Amino acid sequence: MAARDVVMGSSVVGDRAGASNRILSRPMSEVRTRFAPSPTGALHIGGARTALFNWAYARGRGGRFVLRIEDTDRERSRREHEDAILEGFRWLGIDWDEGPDVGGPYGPYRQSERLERHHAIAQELLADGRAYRCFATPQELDDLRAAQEARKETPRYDGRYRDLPREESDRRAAAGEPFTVRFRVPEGETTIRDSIRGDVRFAHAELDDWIMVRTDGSPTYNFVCVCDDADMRITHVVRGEEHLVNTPKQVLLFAALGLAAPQYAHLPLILGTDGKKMSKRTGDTALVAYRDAGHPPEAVVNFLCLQGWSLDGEHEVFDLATLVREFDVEDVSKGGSIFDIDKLSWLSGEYLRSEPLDRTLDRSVPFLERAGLADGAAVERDREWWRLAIESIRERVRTYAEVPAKLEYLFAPDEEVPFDPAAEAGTRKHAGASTTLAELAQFVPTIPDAKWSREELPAVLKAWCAEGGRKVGAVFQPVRTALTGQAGGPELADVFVLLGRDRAVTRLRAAAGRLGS
RNA sequence: GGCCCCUUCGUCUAGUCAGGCCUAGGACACCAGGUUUUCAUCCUGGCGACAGGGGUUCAAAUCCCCUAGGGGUCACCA
Repeated sequence: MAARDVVMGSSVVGDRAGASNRILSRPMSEVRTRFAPSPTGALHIGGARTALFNWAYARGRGGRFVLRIEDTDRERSRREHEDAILEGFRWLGIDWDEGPDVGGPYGPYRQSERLERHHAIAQELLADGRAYRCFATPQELDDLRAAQEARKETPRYDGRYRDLPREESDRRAAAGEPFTVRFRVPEGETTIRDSIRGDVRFAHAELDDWIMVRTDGSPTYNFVCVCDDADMRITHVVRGEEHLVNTPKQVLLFAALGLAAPQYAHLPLILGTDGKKMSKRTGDTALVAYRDAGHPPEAVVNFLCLQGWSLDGEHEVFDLATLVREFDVEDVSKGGSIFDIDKLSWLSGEYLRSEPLDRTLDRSVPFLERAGLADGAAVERDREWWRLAIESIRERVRTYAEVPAKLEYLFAPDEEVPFDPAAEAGTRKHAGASTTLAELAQFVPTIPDAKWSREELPAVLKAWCAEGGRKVGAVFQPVRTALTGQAGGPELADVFVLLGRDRAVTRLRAAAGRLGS
């Protein structure tokens, strides 16, 4: 099979400089999907899901997943954005078989590097009349649009250069008059067979003779998209619903090139809380925002799976291997989904709690650094201490970003731990709190080393309460305030061990004094 | 406005293609209880939906029609 593919590959993609654009059956034995981001900004969360589904579909069928950079907009495209997008996929755990960085048999994978190919195809279409030159100026088109709108008509190109004689067209072009190249949309209608939506019909009368090549010679999206999908032998195009209306244009172009169009699937949109296409106003649209907010990538990817697809309606937490095994684009739902940050946070908590402790620690380091609590080297020096610190609060956070705030109390000055007002008020209700703290400060140094552990300490402390006839509740609350300044938080045994005897005693004494007045 | 798509709990969804197993299942969120030294985790329970109206059928969330609502798109952006 591989050998056959190679043969097909060379006949299709390699040398098309000559006469024939008429092609060319693609090797249907292999599923080839692609994600084609435009490097004009950060990777969109919806784009990430689109890529994920493309990836899963190909992976689940032994196919290939291709990354193509759509940088035909030279003004806005930036290499740093491309790098960031690739980095985003690596973070999510999505890999690609062909792409701008790894190359592949149908490269190059940046559209800006495929311009010769695009021009050759445009020339061919122009030569056989399937496309034509349009000499209308932007101003002219603006006026046309304005006039149509004034008459409450749908703005549309009126085909004014559609029937310009070939000789005149050639002459004006030769004379240097600027022109665009438009696709000649034939009469009739096109039915799109969409894997998710079924058959969708479009009357050609609704389609403009759209522009393939701009005045400056640069090709437009709908044009290059088809050229590259064809050359890269893409078999399944899975993309956002906003592209549905582009599809008949593209299908017609495939037909004009003598090619079978790929199988299409248009994914429902991911909506903001206002029910509209997600925008920066209604939520973080950039994937990196979720990384920066401390969500585990496994949670983000799992969450994305749940937007428009479900495993079985019962199991919500699953990994990429499961997705690959079970995913089918036909099972994707039709309706758009509103991004529910609460559910993402819940998933984040699930993953964070169940991963190896060391991973939680390592992933928390950037946030600890940002908060000024510790840097990587400091964590490495005291790794065991940090592991316990993380373990003590892991059930109390949902993201890595929440870690520093939970551990901040450990870095407060022992003589004056900041007291949360509610915690202090609650503590002052216990009449003998100050005395109790002072007594405990006396007791702590007498605890044997063997008992000074998170496992043994709870029993030791409770025994101490019992011996003195103290109520556990009346002791623990003041102690918690003394040691952490908070009303809630980790097991006190953990707090004691993390602080160590000396610091714990200092805090107990200080609090006894502060609460005694 | 034209064209196109969509419509099950507040949210994500199962069920719809092959009508009956659906007094519509799960999850998040919320509420209430339980466990616990607190908070959290965890456990139990509760609240809560087939957009509306016609048909077809013994039977409709599921099929057909209409209405309403929402969304997408109408660029020499992608």
